[in-house]
Amino acid sequence: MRGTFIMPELPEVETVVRGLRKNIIGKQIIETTIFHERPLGTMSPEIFCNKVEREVIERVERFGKYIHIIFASKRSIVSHLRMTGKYIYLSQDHNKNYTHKHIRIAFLFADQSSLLYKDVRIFGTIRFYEAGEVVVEKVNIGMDPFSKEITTDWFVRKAHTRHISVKQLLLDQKVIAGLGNIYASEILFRAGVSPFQKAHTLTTRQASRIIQHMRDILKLAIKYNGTSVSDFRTIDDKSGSFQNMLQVYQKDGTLCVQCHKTEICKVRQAQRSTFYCPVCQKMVDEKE
DNA sequence: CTTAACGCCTGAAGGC
DNA sequence: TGCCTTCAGGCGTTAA
Repeated sequence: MRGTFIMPELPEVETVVRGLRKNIIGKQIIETTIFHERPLGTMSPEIFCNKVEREVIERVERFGKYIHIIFASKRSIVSHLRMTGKYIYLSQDHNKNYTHKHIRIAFLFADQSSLLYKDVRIFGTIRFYEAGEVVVEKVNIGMDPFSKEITTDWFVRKAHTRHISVKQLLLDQKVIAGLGNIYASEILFRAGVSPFQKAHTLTTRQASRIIQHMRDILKLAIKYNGTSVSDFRTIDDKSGSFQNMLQVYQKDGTLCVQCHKTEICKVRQAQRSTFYCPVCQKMVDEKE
């Protein structure tokens, strides 16, 4: 099996957001160092630094897998970790002699603490928004998994308009925002739904189980990560131990924990890995 | 409007 | 030992 790595999905992003709230609310940025400008997109490093320096952090929010850092001036930063982005909080600045690898951006606060943005693959983004400016990442963003507006009927109606697999539906951030490849596989396994079933054939019972398991898994994962990362300063590559709860992701070749009769399969589905049990996960609802 | 494919990017791991 | 290839995948872009 390939070595484990943590991919930030909703529970991990939520954990990061909570850690940021604990550590950087009320702090003023006095200096910003750009080691790599790609996360900034089209904004030049000089302009970015000029805009965020002297800003005071008022609150930190999550929408989908995005982190939204809002300043007292109502200007803000929207950040996405993609695959390998991480935030590291340092309670002291070490004279800005940052020893972590792959640091792309460093924020120094007035109290001499620092926030580092690390990203091996540099897929992640940090975008600046003026007060009142339309946040493009929020346009067309899907429902939060815990939103009361997500009902079984709503999900079935939404699914029935789509000619894609239910796995791909769960990954579509315009429908439900926050699920990634790991949790999509895990949710479908626990719901007993085949990842290959077409969204427009989803039954009410299947939709109900998917929504219920989605919320249960995400809630548990948030709780789990929250306890393992009680102090944000300890966030590093080893933090987050939700992989211990995984039942199918990267479990190909091992016996299914539910039926104990067959091995978990791995297939390539829409350029991504999908893990599933061919016995427990059915194309149509045959259980009830 | 929809769906599908590609590129971005680096390091770990496997093959020979 | 060391070089080469494959794989990991979220999402913006482009094409159909």
